Amino acid sequence: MKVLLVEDEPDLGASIQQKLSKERYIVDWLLDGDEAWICLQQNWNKYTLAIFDWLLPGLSGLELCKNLRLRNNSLPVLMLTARDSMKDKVTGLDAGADDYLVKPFGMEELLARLRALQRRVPQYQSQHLQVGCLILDYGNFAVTCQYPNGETKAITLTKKEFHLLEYLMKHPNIIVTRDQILNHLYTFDTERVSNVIAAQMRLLRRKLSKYGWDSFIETIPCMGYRFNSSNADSSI
Amino acid sequence: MKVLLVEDEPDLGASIQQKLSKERYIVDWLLDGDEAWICLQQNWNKYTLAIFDWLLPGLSGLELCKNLRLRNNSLPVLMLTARDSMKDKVTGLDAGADDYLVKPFGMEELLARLRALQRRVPQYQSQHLQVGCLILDYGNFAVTCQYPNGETKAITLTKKEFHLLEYLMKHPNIIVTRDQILNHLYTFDTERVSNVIAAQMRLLRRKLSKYGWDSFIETIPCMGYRFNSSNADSSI
DNA sequence: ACTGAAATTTCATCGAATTTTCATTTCAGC
DNA sequence: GCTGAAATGAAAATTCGATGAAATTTCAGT
Repeated sequence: MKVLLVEDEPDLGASIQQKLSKERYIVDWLLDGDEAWICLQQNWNKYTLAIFDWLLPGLSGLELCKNLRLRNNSLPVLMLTARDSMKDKVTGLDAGADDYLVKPFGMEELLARLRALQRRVPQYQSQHLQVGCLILDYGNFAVTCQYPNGETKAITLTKKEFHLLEYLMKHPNIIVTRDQILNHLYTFDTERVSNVIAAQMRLLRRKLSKYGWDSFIETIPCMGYRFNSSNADSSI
Repeated sequence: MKVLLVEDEPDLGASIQQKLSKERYIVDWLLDGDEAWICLQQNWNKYTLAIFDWLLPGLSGLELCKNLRLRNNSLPVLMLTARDSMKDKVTGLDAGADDYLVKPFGMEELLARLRALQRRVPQYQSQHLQVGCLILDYGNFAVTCQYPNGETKAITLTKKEFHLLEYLMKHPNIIVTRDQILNHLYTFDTERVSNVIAAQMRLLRRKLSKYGWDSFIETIPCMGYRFNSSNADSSI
């Protein structure tokens, strides 16, 4: 279990390295953000975990994290920092960090959080969801489409339309039943015998059809719907 | 994005549900640990995230979490609690929680931590049943065939055709009677003297025959049908 | 709290696809 | 050729989803 620790305070860095080594982690400890970035580039898949301090000489921990995510690296990152304001926490996590620990902290908690991170192996998924040329924009409740010529168009969706499209795009190229959609878009007390889904589907399709994007959504009679990522009607 | 919230304090629960709903989440809120466990068992893959309070009537959040992990369910869990001692945090995280937030907390931090958890959810993979070179694709209600040269072709089936073929493929190389099929595809009150099975069989065979795959299904006079996995007509 | 606009859901109806029935033909074994 | 079982084609019945409009709910701005 190889860990990259980037921490410029010598005492803290040393004690983390020591503690982790006792727990049979192998720790590479760097004191500088720029150095760390060079190291990461040269050893793209060498580490299974990373611990970044926020404030560092050179690149900050925040920037390291962003750089990794921009390049689709899914290395689990734990951010370590004295910044305790809500805003900082949100900034840190939204930069792509998987966890955020405020100094001073207990070693046992650090270890427990690292164990939790390790369990959570799967691939990192970027915040915005892209399937085919359609991109779901979580910030604005909208869909955009990247045309081959680089041009983009956007359509603003309502909350329900957004959820519906999100569910379809999260399960591309497989048939999702009405029941599955109903289960995901509504809380339990909802009637099973309604045709809300059909109605919402109609609203969504009507909006998407403005640019011909509704061709992505196929109805499979008696079964449900399928979002075809590759499909695309020749008009797109 | 469906979230299961288990929180017994009405005020906190309501405000979390409200806040999350305003964002892009659909929140099922339960107030009791036992109820939550029943719900989770019935909806094993329904939720993409879970938020458990530690202290609950019935099963505790900690126990919910352990139960999930024991059964290999990797639903991302955020534990919510007033306990702030190091020991509790470690216990919580080691029970299988992915994150641990101490009350009182800011909604923004909760949201940011949920976003971080959400980035790690694994991609959904649909189930397949392979017998011989035929593969039943549950996600698309289709059959595909892997040709020796690696090429694949697919045929989309209707619901009844799919269930019929599924039943045959689940019992390969043995004779299944019409009665067995009837029992499997229909509810008890169905007429025994009907011709449905033969009719459905014809529809299924007609579709399969497009690529010559109907040769897998053999009629055994006076008995029923047999799906021969290895068979294959030399044309395949 | 009140109001108006927007979002969401319900309702009734229509048309299309699926499924079943039925009458007839084909076929295997004697 | 005779018999019973299965295959077949076409028609009938049924289920399912799309749709427009109306009704209801939500929500922001006063």
